[in-house]
Amino acid sequence: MKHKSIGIKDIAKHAGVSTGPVDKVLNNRGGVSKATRQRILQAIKELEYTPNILASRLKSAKEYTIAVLLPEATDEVPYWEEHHRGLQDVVSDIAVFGLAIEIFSFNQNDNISFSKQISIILSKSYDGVFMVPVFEDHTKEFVSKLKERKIPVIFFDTQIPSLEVPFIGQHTEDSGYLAAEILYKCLPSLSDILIVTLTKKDDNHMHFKSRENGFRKFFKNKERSILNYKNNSDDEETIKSDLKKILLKSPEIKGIFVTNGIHRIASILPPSNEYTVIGYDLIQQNIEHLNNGIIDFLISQRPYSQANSGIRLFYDILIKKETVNSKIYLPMDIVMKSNLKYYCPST
Amino acid sequence: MKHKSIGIKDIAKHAGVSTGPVDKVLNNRGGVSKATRQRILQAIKELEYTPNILASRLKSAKEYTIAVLLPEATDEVPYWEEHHRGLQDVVSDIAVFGLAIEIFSFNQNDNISFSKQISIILSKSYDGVFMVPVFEDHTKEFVSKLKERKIPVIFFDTQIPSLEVPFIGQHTEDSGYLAAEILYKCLPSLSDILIVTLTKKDDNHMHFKSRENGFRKFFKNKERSILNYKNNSDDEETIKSDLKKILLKSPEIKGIFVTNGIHRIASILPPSNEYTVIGYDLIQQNIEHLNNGIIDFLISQRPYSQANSGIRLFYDILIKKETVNSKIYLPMDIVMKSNLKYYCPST
DNA sequence: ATGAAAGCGCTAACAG
DNA sequence: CTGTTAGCGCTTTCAT
Repeated sequence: MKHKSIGIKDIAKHAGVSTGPVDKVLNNRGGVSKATRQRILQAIKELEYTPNILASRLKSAKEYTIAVLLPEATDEVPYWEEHHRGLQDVVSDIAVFGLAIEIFSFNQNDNISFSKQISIILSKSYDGVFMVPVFEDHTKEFVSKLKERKIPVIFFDTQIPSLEVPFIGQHTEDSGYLAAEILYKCLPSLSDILIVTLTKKDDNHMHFKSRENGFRKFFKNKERSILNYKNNSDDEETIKSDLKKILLKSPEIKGIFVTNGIHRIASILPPSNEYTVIGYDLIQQNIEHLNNGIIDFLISQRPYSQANSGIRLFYDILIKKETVNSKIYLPMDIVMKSNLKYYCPST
Repeated sequence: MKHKSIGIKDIAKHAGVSTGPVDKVLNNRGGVSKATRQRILQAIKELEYTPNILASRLKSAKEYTIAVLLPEATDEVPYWEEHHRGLQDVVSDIAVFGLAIEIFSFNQNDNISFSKQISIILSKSYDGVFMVPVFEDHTKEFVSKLKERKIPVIFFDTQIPSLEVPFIGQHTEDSGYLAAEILYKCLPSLSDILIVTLTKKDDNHMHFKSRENGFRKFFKNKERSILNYKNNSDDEETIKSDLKKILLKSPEIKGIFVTNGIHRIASILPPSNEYTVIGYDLIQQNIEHLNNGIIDFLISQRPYSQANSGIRLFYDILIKKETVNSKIYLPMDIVMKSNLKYYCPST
């Protein structure tokens, strides 16, 4: 029954050496003469050797630790909670392979806290960095330092287009385009649409702008009047009264696309069919409004998968020694009241 | 650096025995006296022992093979192709743990071919069976034989409610309910809806009936007139002319819900906004009609995940010795033209 | 630069 | 019923 696979010993014999040099060649540890190196590589080719990860991990005491840098999950921004769940789950799966993570969180409205964590990470020498590049300038400097040290980096959730760094997350613009298609299918042909963007001080405005761009792209050749409301203050009362005024003044508005912070306005909308409301993210406050009928659609960014699959990429890079340099765009899930529970293992 | 974890030896020492009996206890092999067994279990508890899968797999030459029984993917029913991809991918990931699969396909319109494959599987003694229980009677007999032999079975895609067998797939009725919610949000309030079901000889009618039930459930307290068209013949011409007549006669119909075989009627519908059309499955023919605007929504059953995650369950059962007996309902993805490409790695 | 040899934690065969 | 022991394929150390 045993699937007698060829191993390091067979390579050694075939190349006329012992297992010592073979191991060195396999792991690029140097200290092997050009000639034997060649013979060994030759043997590996000929015998179609594939390493046995199990055995290799069993002996080696090597532990890889990757630093995970992401915004903290707060009551106000619980979005990042699911990422934590994804990280937790994957860790218990791959700990046996010698992969561990260390989490560094920062306040996403405070670039100082971001750069502080970066310094700590740099001071300790990790085997990989998995991060949300919230602040562009700090990130650029950080990434260039990591490149020097040949430490692999992967971005998640947010990307910085000018940097060639592997990424896992959602295609932001396409998600706006999708939101538009949904509204287009739901709205009567003569209705207007309102785009709402509520940001806070240091929020990643690019992100929300991309969503809006994608949304407008869809409607480019379709005749719709699209209104816009933006507010980057904390003043909930003003926001609510502004919106009420807008909706009152423009009764033609039937669709509302909220690029960010939809839970902050949901409470002022009527739980009826009067408006079709679409926004982002399966966070608790939004889920409630989906259930009570105020929000009609939520687009999910699969935070769990971002974290989970992202760490698995490091497994590929560090343990399986594969190369990863592509961008991975996760599906854009459309969540409604009826399919919510299948996307929401926590609730 | 080494994470000195406690191992079988520590247990042995702590219990005052050697590793032999410990191994036996851990793997329920019997041949250990009650007393030592107790002491060993005690030690395992106290030291919080967790087995090292790597080491255990390394030594044991044992290979687990699980039989996968599913309908063949044909040009006519390419639905099962994605399952094959999911199976392929998972196999290469877990082969190193000594898990292999063997695929048995059958013609889903021919119960003889089904029972033939069953006999072959029974004649060879596999370590697990992962199957689509298309034919209920044969399946029941099969499952009871497997239970006798203590071979774990998992159903996928389709379930048989009367059998207590773990299942991975979509919640059929809820998916119909979801389709209804989508149409409800897209249609003007005074429009009618047509439900179409096209089946072939041996098709699993329960499946489509459940979808319809879920759909009707949603509309139970809402005033809508819902028409129905069923045809279980091969006669495409009749189907098309029937449908044309229905649509002509009932201009109030604005929404069409197709519980099965949507590609067979898509070609007679106008690629316009006149109808909102929703159906199932990301198969090639449907994708084309999604792209050209005839189909508006497809609900995906995640065939890839069904296969992939399903086999991983066997990894949990056979290698990690966990118990699995729940039903796993995968998310019901709503696919439109704009998010299609993120659900469709093949295209 | 290379070879020999000692384990990593566990399984399984065998002796007691 | 229990203890001993030889590996699984690879890494790592220590001689050579």
